[in-house]
Amino acid sequence: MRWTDTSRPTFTSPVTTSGKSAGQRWRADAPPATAVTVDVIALTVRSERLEVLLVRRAEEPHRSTWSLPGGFVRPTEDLPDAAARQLADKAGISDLAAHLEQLGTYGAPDRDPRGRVITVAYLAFAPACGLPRPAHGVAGVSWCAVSEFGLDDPPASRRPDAPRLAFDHEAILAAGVERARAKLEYSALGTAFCTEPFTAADLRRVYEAVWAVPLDPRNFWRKVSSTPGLLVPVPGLSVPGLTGGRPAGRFRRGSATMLHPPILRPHRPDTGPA
Amino acid sequence: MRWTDTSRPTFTSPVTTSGKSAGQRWRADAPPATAVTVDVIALTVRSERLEVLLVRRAEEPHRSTWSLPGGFVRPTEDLPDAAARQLADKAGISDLAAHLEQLGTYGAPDRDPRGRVITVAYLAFAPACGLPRPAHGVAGVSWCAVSEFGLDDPPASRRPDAPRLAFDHEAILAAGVERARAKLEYSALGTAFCTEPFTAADLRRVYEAVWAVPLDPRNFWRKVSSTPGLLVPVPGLSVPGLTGGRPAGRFRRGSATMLHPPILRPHRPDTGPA
DNA sequence: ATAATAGTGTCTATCAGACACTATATT
DNA sequence: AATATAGTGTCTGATAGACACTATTAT
Repeated sequence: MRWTDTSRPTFTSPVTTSGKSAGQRWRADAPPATAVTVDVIALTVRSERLEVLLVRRAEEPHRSTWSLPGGFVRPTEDLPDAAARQLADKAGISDLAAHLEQLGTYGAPDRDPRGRVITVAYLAFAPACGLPRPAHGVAGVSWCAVSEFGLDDPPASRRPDAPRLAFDHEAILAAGVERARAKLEYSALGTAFCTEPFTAADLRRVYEAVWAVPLDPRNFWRKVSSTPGLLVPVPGLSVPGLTGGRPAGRFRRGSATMLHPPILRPHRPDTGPA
Repeated sequence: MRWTDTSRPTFTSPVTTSGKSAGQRWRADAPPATAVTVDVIALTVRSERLEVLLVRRAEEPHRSTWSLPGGFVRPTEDLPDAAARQLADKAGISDLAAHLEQLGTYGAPDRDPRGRVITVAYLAFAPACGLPRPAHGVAGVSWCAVSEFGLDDPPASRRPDAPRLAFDHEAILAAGVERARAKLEYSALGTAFCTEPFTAADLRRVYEAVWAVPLDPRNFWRKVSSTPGLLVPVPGLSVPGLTGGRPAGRFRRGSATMLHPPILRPHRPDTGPA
């Protein structure tokens, strides 16, 4: 949360924004000014686990607690640009094929003890990449398995030793994971987690990691291979792993963005009373 | 956009927020302050049309242009509370069974000529109600048919005389309408547009108005009546309209929030090249 | 009677899920 | 040979959409 960029350290407000003509200025009933930040939930799938990019805070409050990377929006910077900048600054993820979308905005008056902070959360899907470079202003940066936080468990049955995130970042992370799970159903964004070229099994492992459920490889293959525009064959075959097996066909992302029909999560049959 | 509430006219910032102990204050690299507003896309279905609540601006910029109701977030006010307050202030919609959810946040640096404004857009679903009372600070308030704005048409084929909305409110409205359309598929929120008790045909007309497509009354009846927890029968029958017809059963909203299985929009078969 | 609306039953095409079976790699 | 992974074919149950048919009202 510490603002590591010092290019605009001075306090600015809409009231004092310069160069506006009469009739395009705020009236005497000027707006209350608020700090606006972006936080990024950067998700990836590595070694068949869903992982999130976290930074360890170097400052109070919540010093040395893990938190989502984020920071202040610059006065002339668009929100998606601010989110992309956080990704680049904190983890060196820059011009990858990373998908970035707005998740939601968090503005409870007491969510930051230092004062009113409105945070626009962005969700990023990235293929597995090397460890992020350490960034200035944070005590550490790491990809962490989302399952560590027990987001799927009811609060009562949470392990008491589960790691905690700073501020309301656990709620933000939970919303991001749920959004990611839903997006895989009806969009082609699962492929955003894969490094090209990839196999159908690579994509299936993405779905299995994000949804945390096993999928039937044969039915999954039939679905993704029959969805027009999802997968584009690439010449050549994959090399089998250590345990053998027939080499798989290789693909790159197609032009499809939405899936018709969707690839639906298996859902609990019916949560009715006994 | 004019701030009609004068209870906090003074300029405040996170830096000067009082009563914080050392270690819980902003550092020297203080955050840039920004104006934060909420805008509300309040949708309803009246006379089989999807309508949105709009206010006519009384001030520059965009004086006398229609816009979404909105205003500044108070320093100690949560975002959903601010959205509900806008609904109450501008249209007298207060303790109705209105559904309210966050839609997205709009923060392009040039979206307001007066300076940087971050707007959190909220989406509200309300049953048809009387005309909104006139509010202070606006030149008028009205329910307007969403179809007037030609949001579904490609920009090239838009009627040149179509009404325009202030700022980027057309894009926000389009996003709200699309969200509403998607929500009807997999959630029970279509009933939020109905005044209880309602008939299956009432609910069907909601779907037809929001999706702007005709639906088969018989298949629709089978779906909604077989979805557990969606409709709770209420004793008595509806009175047929002027054209006769068998009286319909009456219902109130059930406990279901999500629909399993969903009620899917009919979709264009395949947008392939000729 | 005719038209209009409510509600039921049935048929068909499609799809999800289960799984037998073949193909090609590893050890 | 045994095992593992890739890919194909087939069956079953659930569902969407089309639509014939009955029920109850208004004119």
